[in-house]
Amino acid sequence: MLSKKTKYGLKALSFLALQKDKAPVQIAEIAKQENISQKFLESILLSLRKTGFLGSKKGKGGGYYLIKEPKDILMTDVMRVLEGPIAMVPCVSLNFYEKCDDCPDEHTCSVNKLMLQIRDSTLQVYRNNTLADILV
Amino acid sequence: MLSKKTKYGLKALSFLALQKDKAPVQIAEIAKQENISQKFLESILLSLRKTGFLGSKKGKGGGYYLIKEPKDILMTDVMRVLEGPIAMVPCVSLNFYEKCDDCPDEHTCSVNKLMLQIRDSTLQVYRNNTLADILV
DNA sequence: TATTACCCTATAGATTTAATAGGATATTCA
DNA sequence: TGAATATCCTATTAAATCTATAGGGTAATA
Repeated sequence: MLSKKTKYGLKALSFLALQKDKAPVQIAEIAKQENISQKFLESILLSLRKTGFLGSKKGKGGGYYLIKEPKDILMTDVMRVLEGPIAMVPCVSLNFYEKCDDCPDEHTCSVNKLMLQIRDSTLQVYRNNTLADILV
Repeated sequence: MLSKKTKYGLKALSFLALQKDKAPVQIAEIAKQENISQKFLESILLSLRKTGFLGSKKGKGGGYYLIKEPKDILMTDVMRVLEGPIAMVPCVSLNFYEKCDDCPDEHTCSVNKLMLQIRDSTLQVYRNNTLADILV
């Protein structure tokens, strides 16, 4: 299940990508348009800023804006920041590898064998999509 | 993240598929070999029996056994029973479709657009794998 | 200098997951 | 027949995670 954090984050990024100019958009505006709890969205946008996807401006006329072009924002990167590891089990994770504590040998593990394929096919989709590609 | 329920369920199915004969295997035996909490495994095997994957036998010499051949057990079916919907959002689910309450129109939703691709690529993997395919 | 809007931490509430408890029921075999 | 075995089933608890809210701090603008 996709977390609300990721869902809201993706919607906010898309909303910003669809702005005509690159003027900052206020949190309240995004929250209202996308039906998102404003305070929750605030923390999500904050983390997207800290990870280099968004820029922000304080005071009157302030808000959030995209730092890069939508076509240069990879879903692989966005998903890792919002949702965490792409792999469904740590033992097949590229960026967050960890040995399963209950599994003596992952090379003779059927869960590993299946989830390796899921990881690859999922990665392929994320690598093939930028923010520009998912705009509607 | 894959739930422990699914992980344990897959391991148990694989364990049973690797048995030489089709004699029932006790819960305790599977739990010990696969490092799984016995009581937790008990409830998982129960649900796999109720959904037609396993047969069981009570009393001395009893236990669980596969009803079908491993090559006839599709991962699509197993995953739906153990993990639930394959789609990451209800609005792209084939078997558990539901409209998102915060989304006015899923045809103009970037989350929908991305998750539709993830669903398809995930389904493709599960449809391409039977229990026999993930044995090691 | 008042207003605006983001910044930041902490915490509460809700939900889901994982595990445990305890006894009921059915089967086997001596 | 009866003791031992092993699944069956419901309820409950414990732990973890996710979602949302609260409340004040800080910087920029006009």
